Amino acid sequence: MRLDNCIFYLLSRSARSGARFYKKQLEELGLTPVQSIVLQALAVQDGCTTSQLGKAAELDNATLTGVLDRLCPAGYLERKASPEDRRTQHIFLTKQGQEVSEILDSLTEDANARFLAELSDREKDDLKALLTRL
Amino acid sequence: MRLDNCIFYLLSRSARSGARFYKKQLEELGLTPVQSIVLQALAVQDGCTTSQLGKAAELDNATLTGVLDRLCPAGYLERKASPEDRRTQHIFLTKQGQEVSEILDSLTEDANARFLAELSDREKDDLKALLTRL
DNA sequence: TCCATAAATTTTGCATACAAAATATAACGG
DNA sequence: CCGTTATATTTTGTATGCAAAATTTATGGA
Repeated sequence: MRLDNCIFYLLSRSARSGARFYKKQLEELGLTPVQSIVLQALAVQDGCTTSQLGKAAELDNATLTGVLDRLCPAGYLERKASPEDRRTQHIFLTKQGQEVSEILDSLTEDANARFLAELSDREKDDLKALLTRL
Repeated sequence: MRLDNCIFYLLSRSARSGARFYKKQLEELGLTPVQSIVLQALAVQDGCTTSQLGKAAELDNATLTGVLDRLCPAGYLERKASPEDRRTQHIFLTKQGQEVSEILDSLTEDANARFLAELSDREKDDLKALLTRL
């Protein structure tokens, strides 16, 4: 089986290509692609628990812990213990986090358009629909 | 912009999903997805240089160094200095490496079929063609 | 030959990924 | 109330991924 017919290889390659591209757009903000995703996921459910955020961003909890460990001291968000369940952390965007998440929103929309510039609207939709089914 | 409309998020998510799936299939062999890709890439150009292998597998040289560092002592391949250029390493599959690369070939074909089972042949082709263009 | 520049590879440092173990706390049955 | 089991999160260990620096060797020109 040739590599360029292997879905695992193709997905890995495209994802890395996309991450490199997106990372460059994020450079001026000093954020990584994953950090950007987490901040945007948090913007739509501010104050959710770590686990809920992990589900929303489809990130492993162990991985998320590390991402939050870096975003917290950077001033983008805060962890607060839950009043009902002391095992649980609630994550809140700071003012700075809210501001940057709005910037990220338009920056990401822009980066998407440029990364997919060579595809027709139909092809973009097809690709996204197919990826969603995997 | 919603996450499920962001190509960087979709690609990352699908690639990780695929890697998890593929990794499980590789578990009995004690190999990782990237190691499997490298062994299969090497099988079609045994004896190539590190850089050539990196291009074939679309892997950064720095990353490849680490992958080879683990595959060498595991007995799957050997590094040999080039007689013409002492900067260059040529990579060769060992007998064990050749055997496992053949197993990987059918295992990977199988894993591909199962991972994409819910897609029609047409959809599989479309997806691969689109990913190749990114 | 000597130097400057280029090329191949490795090293270093940091950020995901994720399985497995550890920790802390809840919740439940007896 | 106690012990068992379940849940939320963090920690640990290993493997990518990649930018930037370091190392080694080639190569071209003065």
